[in-house]
Amino acid sequence: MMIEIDFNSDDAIYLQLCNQIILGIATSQFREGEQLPSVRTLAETIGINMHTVNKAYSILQQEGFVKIDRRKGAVIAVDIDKLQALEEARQGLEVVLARALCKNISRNEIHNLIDQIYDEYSGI
Amino acid sequence: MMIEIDFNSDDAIYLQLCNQIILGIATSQFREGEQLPSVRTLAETIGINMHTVNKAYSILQQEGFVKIDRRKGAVIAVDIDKLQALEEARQGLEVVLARALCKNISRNEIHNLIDQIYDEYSGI
DNA sequence: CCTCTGTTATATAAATGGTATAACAGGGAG
DNA sequence: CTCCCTGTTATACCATTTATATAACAGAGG
Repeated sequence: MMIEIDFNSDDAIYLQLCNQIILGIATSQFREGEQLPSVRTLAETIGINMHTVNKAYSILQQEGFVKIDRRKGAVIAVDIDKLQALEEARQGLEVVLARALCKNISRNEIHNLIDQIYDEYSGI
Repeated sequence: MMIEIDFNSDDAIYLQLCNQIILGIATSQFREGEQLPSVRTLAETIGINMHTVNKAYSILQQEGFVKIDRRKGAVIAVDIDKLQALEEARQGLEVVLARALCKNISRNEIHNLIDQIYDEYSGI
């Protein structure tokens, strides 16, 4: 999977890395059990520092998207804690929806966006 | 409206301020034309620095939620740019949904969350 | 004139983000 | 066993961001 970093983004590099990899898992470009590149090789291919990649991997591990094995490196291993995931989704949605509601975006428009994105991710 | 800051949060104070005020607008606790407290008084009531409030107000102005008048201070004035708002909502949703999809949260569960939050905000 | 508003300018301290090296420990492969 | 790969840990350094602290300025209104 191609990982792209926008060096002009407001988001920190390690955050972009996390998001891209989570997106990769959501779109099945990364599959359960698959190995991610080692911190050193990914750092080199992107052109960033090893520790920046390491930070991203550590966060992904903490959030339950990968497991880190000293032998094989980071391996996709999604830990499903449904209740916690729902709570986090809710918190994320609350922020987005407050902004949307202020800007007169209707409930239906949001539902449509959800469907579009889900279709996109599920690879219709 | 009561504004609460969590000083132990990962989010910066000025960001929490922005989100709280946007939430206030979404829930009609702040109405179009209403004046926000002056940067000095809000800073004092919360117990933070004037410049932190000022930063939040400036961002809210830039994002089109308030207008700043040298005489009256910050006044709720939502600027509706539907296309841009939709694009921003989409980007916010993409991040949340990627995480949700990884954690096996179904499309329907998301739609339900959306309805819950919208009901909450619309003050059912 | 006094007081309220936001604005601007400095200065400082702490935390964060990113880079740069280096060394360590465990496991696999020759 | 030795070499090389993995992640881990520890330093150090620098730029940026976050937040605070003062201070002074300019416009508007009573």
